[in-house]
Amino acid sequence: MSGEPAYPETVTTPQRVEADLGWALARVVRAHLRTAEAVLAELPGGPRGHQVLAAAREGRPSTQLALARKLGIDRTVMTYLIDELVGAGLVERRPDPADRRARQILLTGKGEERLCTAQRRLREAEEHLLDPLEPVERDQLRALLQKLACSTDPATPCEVAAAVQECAEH
Amino acid sequence: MSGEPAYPETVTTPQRVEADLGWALARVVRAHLRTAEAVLAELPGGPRGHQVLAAAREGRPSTQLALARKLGIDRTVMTYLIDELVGAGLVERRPDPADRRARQILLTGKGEERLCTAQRRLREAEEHLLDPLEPVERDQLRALLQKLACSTDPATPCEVAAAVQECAEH
DNA sequence: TATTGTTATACTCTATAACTATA
DNA sequence: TATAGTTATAGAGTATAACAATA
Repeated sequence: MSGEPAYPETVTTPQRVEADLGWALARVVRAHLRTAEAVLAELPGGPRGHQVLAAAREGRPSTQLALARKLGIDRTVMTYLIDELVGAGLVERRPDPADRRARQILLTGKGEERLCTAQRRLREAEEHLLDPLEPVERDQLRALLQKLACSTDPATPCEVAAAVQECAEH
Repeated sequence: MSGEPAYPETVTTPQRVEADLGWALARVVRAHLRTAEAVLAELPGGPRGHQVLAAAREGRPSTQLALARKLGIDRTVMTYLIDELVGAGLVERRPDPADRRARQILLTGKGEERLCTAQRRLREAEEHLLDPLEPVERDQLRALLQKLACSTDPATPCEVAAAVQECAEH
């Protein structure tokens, strides 16, 4: 180890936009969002509704705030989102027995059905989206993104802004 | 080849959100955006301004519309963005000699300087962001995203919506 | 007639703040 | 005093439409 950066050529060479991580990420996310919106058009809340359902199915029942944090959604938005899902009969709100301020979000039978078909369709559409990659590469990409996503700060943009401001005040 | 899906276990097993591609993408993009906004705070236009500069440096001079399409930015937004960059003296608008309706966007010397330092800082910050991954994995992720991004439809959401509507009308 | 760039307007989404009920 | 959830309002960002200049 000489202290030199690990990727001298990419650092010193003027980068094209195509080599920009932000550019590639934005482009892929846009494409994925388009796909997800098309596939999940009839699902209340669209792609975000789907994520709420998927998160609600896991392990012990989550509160709205826990879901909001996990999904990077503002808690005020989460209220509307869940209203929509409750209205469609896909989830239920239940007072948390351990903390009566909080509400647990539970998947209904209908919600579980809709989630299953949604995930099946989404999976197909995603494989289509990932067509330009080799099968092995698709798995690699999924795994790498998952690994990275699981170890990044889950905070919402507005929460970060608030924290920064708070920090600056002290 | 038996016609069966390549990843039966992931398709049939109920997915956790953490395994959701959309979830991981959104989370990584949010983290990257936070980083980029912090690092490029003084750059006019922020992360998008940076991308415009990077795209403007490549090859032959691009028109505003070409830049907009490449970066997935609406052309009306591109006007304001470039106004900002022109105001800061980082780019220049020049009538396209081949088509007098269009304007070529050219990087000034000052723009090139700012772009270089911005990219250096961004690169550092990104490596920090990618810390959870092994060095090899970071390269893999960059390469996979780049490959995928370069082969996806560059259209802007609103352009897609317009195209869909147009399609439905005929 | 179609396209590039511009501008103004309308709209959507999100953040902010204020409130309640609990802790 | 702090937190979970709700609601209303304000603000940022975006799309829509209309226009001028050119193809």
